[in-house]
Amino acid sequence: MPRELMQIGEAAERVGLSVRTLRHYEEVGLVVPSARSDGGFRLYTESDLARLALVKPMKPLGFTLDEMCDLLAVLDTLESADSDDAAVAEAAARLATFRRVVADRVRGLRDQLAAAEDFARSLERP
Amino acid sequence: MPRELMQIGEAAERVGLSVRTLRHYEEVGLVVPSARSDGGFRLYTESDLARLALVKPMKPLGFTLDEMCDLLAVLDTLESADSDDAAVAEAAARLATFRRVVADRVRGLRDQLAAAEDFARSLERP
DNA sequence: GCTACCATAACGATGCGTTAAGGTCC
DNA sequence: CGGACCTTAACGCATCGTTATGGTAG
Repeated sequence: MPRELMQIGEAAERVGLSVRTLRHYEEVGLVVPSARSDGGFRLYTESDLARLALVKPMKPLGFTLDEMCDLLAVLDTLESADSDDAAVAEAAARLATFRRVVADRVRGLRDQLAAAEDFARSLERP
Repeated sequence: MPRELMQIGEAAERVGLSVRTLRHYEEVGLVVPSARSDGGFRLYTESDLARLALVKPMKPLGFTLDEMCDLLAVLDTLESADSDDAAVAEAAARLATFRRVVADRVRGLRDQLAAAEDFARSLERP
């Protein structure tokens, strides 16, 4: 097995997601491992790990797995050389929308953190 | 209707939770409105609102509704004058555990925020 | 053949959103 | 009596956790 190929357990540990989560991500088509062993074991590449790491921070921001799929597709379209101009234009527009939504959610997360810190303090002096 | 009693819509708006959420919280016994109108409308008091506001920041910290129930029970035991010593001691111990868990989760939330901010920045220059 | 790891399949839990069909308030 | 607000009941759903049962890797 080439060094850049790893089984699901190592992949899960490296990205900080559960094995079950990786399997679920494959089920829904979010990140499908690039290969399988002869015996049927999932084999992840570094590139697969990068995709997993990319979408990982989206969960705390409240994005659905479908939206993560969408973002990966948009980025793929923008990075691929053989995308026609119309597709690129639409992808760019969708990315811009994503950026706005992300900025909003990050603000929301900041508010949640502030509220959580207040809550923690309030537990110190009941 | 006394001014301190409000229907579910106003209560939901004031605490920043959905009407459905308040109904669900009653179903599971987390926060049960103190009264009902003759026609069956839920009537929330300021004290009910305080309980809702108290547990609200626990959701972003990943606590379950059951755990929120537990915390409210613990705080009630500590504040009630007619709790026997054994109950108070146990409640104090459970509160201490809660504090540790909360502190851990707050750290986790900070990490998530940092990751989310990195993610937002990475979206600016693909 | 031992052991750790992996496979699929399927049921369960959590926390509400979302109708649907109909009373209540003023 | 109209319109906003409320009721219960029930189904739906996203995201995995959790067995159960058995194959694979080395």
